[in-house]
Amino acid sequence: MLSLKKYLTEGLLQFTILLSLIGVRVDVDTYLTSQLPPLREIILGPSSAYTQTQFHNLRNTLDGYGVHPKSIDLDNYFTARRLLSQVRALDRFQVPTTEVNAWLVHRDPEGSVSGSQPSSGLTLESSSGLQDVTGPDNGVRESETEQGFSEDLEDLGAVAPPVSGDLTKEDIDLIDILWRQDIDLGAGREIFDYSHRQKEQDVDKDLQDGAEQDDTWSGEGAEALARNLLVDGETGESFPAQVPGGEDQTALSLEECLRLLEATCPFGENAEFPADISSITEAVPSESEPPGLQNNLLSPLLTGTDSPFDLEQQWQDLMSIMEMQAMEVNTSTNEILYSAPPGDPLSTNYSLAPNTPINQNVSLHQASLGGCSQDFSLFSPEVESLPVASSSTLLPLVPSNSTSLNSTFGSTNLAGLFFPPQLNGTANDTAGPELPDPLGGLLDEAMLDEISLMDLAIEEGFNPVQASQLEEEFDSDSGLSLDSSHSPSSLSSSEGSSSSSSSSSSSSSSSSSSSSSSSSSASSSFSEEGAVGYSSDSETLDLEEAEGAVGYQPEYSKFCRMSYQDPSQLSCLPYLEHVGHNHTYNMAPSALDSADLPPPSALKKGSKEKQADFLDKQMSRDEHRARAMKIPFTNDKIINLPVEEFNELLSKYQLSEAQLSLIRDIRRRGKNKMAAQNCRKRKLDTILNLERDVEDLQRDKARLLREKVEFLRSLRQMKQKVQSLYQEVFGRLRDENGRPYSPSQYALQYAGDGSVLLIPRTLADQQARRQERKPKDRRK
DNA sequence: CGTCTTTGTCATCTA
DNA sequence: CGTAGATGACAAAGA
Repeated sequence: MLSLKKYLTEGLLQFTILLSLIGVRVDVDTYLTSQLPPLREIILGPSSAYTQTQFHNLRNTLDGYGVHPKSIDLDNYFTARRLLSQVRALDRFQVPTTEVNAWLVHRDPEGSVSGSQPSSGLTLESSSGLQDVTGPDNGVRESETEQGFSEDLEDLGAVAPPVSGDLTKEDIDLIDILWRQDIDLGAGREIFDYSHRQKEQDVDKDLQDGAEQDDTWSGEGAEALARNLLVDGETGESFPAQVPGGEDQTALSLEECLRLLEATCPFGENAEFPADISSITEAVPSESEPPGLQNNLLSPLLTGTDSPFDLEQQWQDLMSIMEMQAMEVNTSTNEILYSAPPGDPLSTNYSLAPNTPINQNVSLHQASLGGCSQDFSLFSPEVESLPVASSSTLLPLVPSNSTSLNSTFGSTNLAGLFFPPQLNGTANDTAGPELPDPLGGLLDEAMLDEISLMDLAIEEGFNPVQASQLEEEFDSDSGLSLDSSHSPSSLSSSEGSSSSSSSSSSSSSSSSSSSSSSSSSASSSFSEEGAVGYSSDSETLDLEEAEGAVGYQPEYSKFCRMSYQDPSQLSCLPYLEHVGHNHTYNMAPSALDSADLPPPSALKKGSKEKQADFLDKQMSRDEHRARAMKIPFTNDKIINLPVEEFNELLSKYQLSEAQLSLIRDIRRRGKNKMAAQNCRKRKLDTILNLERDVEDLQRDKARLLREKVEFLRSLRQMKQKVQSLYQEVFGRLRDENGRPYSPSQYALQYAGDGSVLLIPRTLADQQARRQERKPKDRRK
């Protein structure tokens, strides 16, 4: 019963932390409005699109922001990060797919329409994402690949921006309709994209004004709003959220959250028991309370801010709310959380089941993070209570467990962890593998690899803290959160974040640039006069091309939706006018007026002259020169005609030498102009492709890292199992006098044919050393 | 007013 | 050799 309570309390503790953090996160809205930089940036990341690098690099940002190496806030910092990661993981935990899909619909238009608009993904909920979020990107990704949620999670943070290039006008209209519907339904536009929306509001103000937003956020009327699901900016997942200022809503959200958790948590088989709320409250402060850690645990963000809102107070409010809700918690949850009792390591503790117990989590830390042990105690409070469990399970035979454990810890010979020092005779952890073990070398190697992996990570911008956090997250969430918690950008350092940030700023092209289909037909209606020879690899670029023969102009994407909706509005856009101008390159002013003026609907009649002047100003220098020299044909012809026709044209007219020279110059310059545009497009394409490749590689790397950790974990478990079996067998062996063999004098050796031999230790040592040398020689 | 971005232009190289 | 295209470098214009 004691252990049960422990399990219950720690499980509840985690869950409560989750809830509190959800509450915190929602209330962050108020922090945002109060413009408190620290919290705002920690939770949402910098709001400016220009600071995206920091946003993607938020781990580093956190490093930079709150932590001084000697700061006493270090504990808070680590705890906060750990808890945030847990919350993220738990989010994923309880996401109902259908709701996700619903939100994906919302997000899809956002991502697509926003196109290349640099969007920092500053949804309110992206706070959970912290370091690896690009909002629209994820939304689009998820909508694109709804078939595999976990895959989506795995891809999270991969900054492959949405494609807008192949959207037809109908698509865009539809998207816009959906978008407006979202707004009507109460989904504020900020939900999808904070910064982008703010910008876009400047462009088309008719869509929505602030009052509408307020209505949106107050959650009036609609039943859908009663649930008030928020969507995670990172994953697009929705979760029940607390509406600021509404305690009823909060309670509802919590209840919802509980239900979701119960519905989705994988460990809900056993009989339920009525959760004693008082035990929760009592357990929270008391359980797993290594000195000095509890406060940090409870209020990870507190010390970092001077916020007028006391998070501690929020926590207490939350607790009181939980008390009011007679919630029921599954016993089995906690049992699983706490794994099997240490008494029987063989039966339960070695299973590779996904619901890995915390005990094992802890021991993996020990195994893999020996080099980072200083981070250790800071990082995972569970570890503090660990020696009890681990000493009983892992080192069942060791009389002096904790000290030897620690020493084992410090050394890189982590294999010692799995082989009780007792078997090493003198308990000397540098004595090498006294125990001949077929897995020993493998394990050592694996551990060495992992250590080197950590080194690698550090080299590449990982700091040990991140690395250990990676490990921790891998461990602590039964693998369910592995995918989503570690986007490539978060995994890999500054390079990753820089690339991802830049990719999102130029997001219109990167995701589709691999497709080699050139959609020149789509753009032909617009650009036929431009006759740009270069057909981009990227369909998205074709969209821009479709706006005119003028080269790549990122700003087009801003108006993309609008211009498609109403082509007449093209006239309002200076560049596009310029584009049109280009198409009738060298016409006489009167001709220009008739040919180039946009549809009358977009113009007031009185402004025609103005327009003419404007167009006149917009004429290129070559056009002016051509007019001055009275060149009898358009610059367009001069430039784009094939050589033969061009020569024919020249021969038709009696042209002076100066005129001819000018014409040739115009042709040369015109061609070069387009060449330059194409060149730049191509360059951009190349960069984007490279960027995407980098992201892919980072994603692969992250996946491989995850797999490696998983493999190491199972390997370690198998080793434990083997070791236990070894001890069991060895312990049952009796010599001819019926006495047990001394482990210091004899050892079991596994023969190649599967048989097990009892041999003297000296012999075993020799063989072990021989085996040890072999791999070393191989390495040399 | 300085800075950054975009675009046009020139020089040069290559096919 | 002339033409066209590609590209680096520079400058002007505009944000």
